[in-house]
Amino acid sequence: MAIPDALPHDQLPPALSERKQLILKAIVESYIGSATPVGSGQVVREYVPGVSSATVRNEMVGLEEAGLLVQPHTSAGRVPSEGGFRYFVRQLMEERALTRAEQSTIRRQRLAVQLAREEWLDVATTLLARVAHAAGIISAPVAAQCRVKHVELLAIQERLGLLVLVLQEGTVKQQLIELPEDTAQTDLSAASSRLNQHIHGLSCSELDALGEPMSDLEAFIAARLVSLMAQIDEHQRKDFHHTGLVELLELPEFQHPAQAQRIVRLLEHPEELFGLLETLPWSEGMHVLIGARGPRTAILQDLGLVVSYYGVESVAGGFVGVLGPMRLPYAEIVPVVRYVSQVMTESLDDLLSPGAK
Amino acid sequence: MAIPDALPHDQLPPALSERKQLILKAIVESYIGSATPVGSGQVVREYVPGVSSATVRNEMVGLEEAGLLVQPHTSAGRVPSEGGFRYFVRQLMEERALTRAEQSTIRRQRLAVQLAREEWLDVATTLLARVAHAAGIISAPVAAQCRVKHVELLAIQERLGLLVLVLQEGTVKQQLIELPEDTAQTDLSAASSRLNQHIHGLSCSELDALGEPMSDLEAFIAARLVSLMAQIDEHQRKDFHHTGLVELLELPEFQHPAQAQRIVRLLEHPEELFGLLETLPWSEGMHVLIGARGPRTAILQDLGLVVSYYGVESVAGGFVGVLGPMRLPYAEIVPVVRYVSQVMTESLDDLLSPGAK
DNA sequence: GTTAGCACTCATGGGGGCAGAGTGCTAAGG
DNA sequence: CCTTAGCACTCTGCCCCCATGAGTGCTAAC
Repeated sequence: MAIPDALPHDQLPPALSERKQLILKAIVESYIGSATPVGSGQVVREYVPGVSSATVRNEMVGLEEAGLLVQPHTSAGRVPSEGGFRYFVRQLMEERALTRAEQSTIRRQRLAVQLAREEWLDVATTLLARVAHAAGIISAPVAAQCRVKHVELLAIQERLGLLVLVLQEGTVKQQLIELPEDTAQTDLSAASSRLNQHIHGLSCSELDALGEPMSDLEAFIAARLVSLMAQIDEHQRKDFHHTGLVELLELPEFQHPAQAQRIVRLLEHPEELFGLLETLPWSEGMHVLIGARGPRTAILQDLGLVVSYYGVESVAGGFVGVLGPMRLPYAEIVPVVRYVSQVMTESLDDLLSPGAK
Repeated sequence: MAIPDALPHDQLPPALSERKQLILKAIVESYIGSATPVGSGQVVREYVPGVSSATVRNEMVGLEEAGLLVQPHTSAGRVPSEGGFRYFVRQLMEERALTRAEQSTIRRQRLAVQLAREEWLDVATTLLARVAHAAGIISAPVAAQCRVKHVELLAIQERLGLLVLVLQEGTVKQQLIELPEDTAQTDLSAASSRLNQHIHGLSCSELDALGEPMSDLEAFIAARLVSLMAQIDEHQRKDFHHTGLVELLELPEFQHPAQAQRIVRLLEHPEELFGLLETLPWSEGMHVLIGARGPRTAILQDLGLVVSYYGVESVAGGFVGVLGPMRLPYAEIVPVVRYVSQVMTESLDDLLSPGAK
C-alpha cells in the first residue's frame, strides 16, 4: 500500500472515496449525538439523500473492512470504531470556530476571577464540562523546577513562624515552621529581606548550593526553604481539578456501574492519567486520544481525551482538557480547549515575563 | 402515651422490651454489613440463639408496628427504617473506641502534613472514607469574619503587584493588583509595613472604617484589601473537599444510576449540603442525620450523614464528617469523626491563640 | 454502479412456570 | 400467657419461549 502524499498522514489512514467519507462522517456525527447504532436507512434519511439504503449498506461493508466501523451485532446499525473516530477527528471533522461572543465570555470569566488563580481553575473546568457534556480537567500551572520570587517570614507565636514563599509562576506556598529560638518580627523581616537579595530566581538545588555567607537565622530559613521547595517539586503535580462527574454519569455509556466506577476512579485518583500525559510530546500542544492503543493508554479504553498543554515547556505550565466517552463532540471541544489553553498561556506569560506586555 | 423519664429522649423513642432491642440491634448490624433484608431465621442463627424463629417473627411484628422496621415485600426479611436507624444510633449502638494506635496514626498523619493545611484536608477525608467505606467530607476552616494577620505587597512587573494577605486562622490569600503607578519594591514594602502596624486583627468592615491617616499608596492598598476580604467573606465557605466517591459507587445502594447521580451531584455541588449544615446547632458538636425528616433534609433521602463542627463557634471553624448510604457503620464512624474534629480544633487553637500551648 | 426485493439474524420485551426464601397464622405445649 | 412447631401463602428472581421489529447481506434486475 502506497503512502499517500497529499495530506499529513503520520499513520496512513486508508484512502476513502468521497462518498465513503460522507457516510462515515454521517455515522460518527449521528452516533456522537445519540449513542445509538446508526442504520443505513437513517443515513439516507438524515444525511445523504439521493442514494438508496442498499448503496449505503454496500459502502458500509467497505468501511467495516477498513476497520472504521463495527457492528454491535448482526441486526443493529453501525457504530464507529476507535479507528473511525480517529479518522473522523483527523480528516472529516469541521471544527466549529468560537464566535467572538464566546471568546469574550471566556476572557471575561478569566478576568472576573483574574486574581484568585485557584478559582479560575474550577471555573475553567466547569466551562469545559458544560461545552463537552463530559468532565473538564485541568492541572495547576507548575514550573519544571520551582524558582523563588520572594520569601517572607511572619511571627505567629513565640517560636512558631509562618514561612510564605512566592514562586515565579505566581504560586504562593506557606508553611509553619518552628524557630530555633524566640525571634522578633523585625529580626525575621530583616533576615528574609537580606535573603531575598540573593535568592531571587533560584531553584531548589541552586539554593542549596548557595555560597553566600549568612547569619544563623538566615541559614536556618534557607534550609527550611530548600526542604519546602523540594517538597513542592515532589508534590506539585498533584494539584488537579475536575468538574462534570454529574454530566458524565448521565450519559448512557456510564449507566453501567462498572463503567461509572472506572471513570470516577480515573478522576479521583488521577495518577495514571498523569503518567499518560507525561508521555505526550509537549511540542504538539493539542492532543486528541481516543480509546486504548497500547498498555500506556489502556486506561482510556472506551474513552476520549482532548487535552492541551499550556504555558511554556520546561519553564512552567500544565494541561487542560476534557475527558469523557469516546463519542465526544470533538468539533465543539477542540476549539474550546485550544482557546482556554491559549488564555491560560497568556495569563502565565504575563506573570513570568514582565517585559512582554 | 407517657413521656419516659429515665433517659434523655428528645423525640420520645418507643420503649422496647429488652429482647426487642436485642433483635432490632441484630437486624441493624446485619443490615449495615450486608445491605440485605434480614430474616427471622438469620437473627436466631447469628445473633439471638435460644429462641425460635417464630418468636423472633412475633417480635418483629411489634417492631414493625413501632415504625422501626419495614418489609420490602411480603416474603423478604426486614430492613431497618429511618426510625430504626435513629433508635439504633441513640440507644443501642456501642461506639467502638479508638485504640491508642489509631489515635496516634491520625495524629501522625496530621503532623506529617502539619504545614500544608490544604493537604491535610485531603488526608483527613481519605482517612474517613476508608474507615466508613463512604465519602469523607470536610470544609476548610473559615473565620466567621476573616481578620488580617499580616499583609505583604510584592512587585511583579512595572505596574503589577501581588498582594499577599495572611489571615488570623492561618489561611493565605493572594491577589494580583494593578498599581496606580510604577512603584519600587522598597516603596511597596514600606507601605505595607506601615499598614501592618494599624490593621492587625481587623475585619473587613473595621478596615474599611479605619480612620488612620494614610499615604495615597497605603490608602490604595487598603482599599484593595477591603475588596479582597469582602470577596473572601463571600466565598469562603466554598472550600469544600471530599473523597471516597469510588467507595460509594461500589456499594449496592448506588448501583442504580439515579442514586449514583444523586449523591455525586450532592458532593460536586455541595450548596444544598451547606444550607443544611448551617441550620444545625453548632453547640452540640456532633450530629448524626439519617434520612429525610423534613424539607430541609430532603436531600438526605436514603442517606446517612455523620458530621461534627470543629474550631470555636463565631471565631473560626468548619465541619468534618462522612456522607454515605443510610446503613453507615455508625459505631465505627462516630468516634473517628469526633476524634478528627478534635485534632482539627486543636490545630486551629494553636494557630489562633498563641498563648495556649 | 445502483437499487428493489427478500430471507435471515439477533436484541428486546412480555408472559408463564418453577424454585426458594420468608412470612403470618393457627394450634399445641409449657 | 408466652413460646414454638407446622403449614399454607406470597412474592421475587430466574429461565425459557415466543413474537416483534429493526437492520442486515445477498441476489437479481436495471
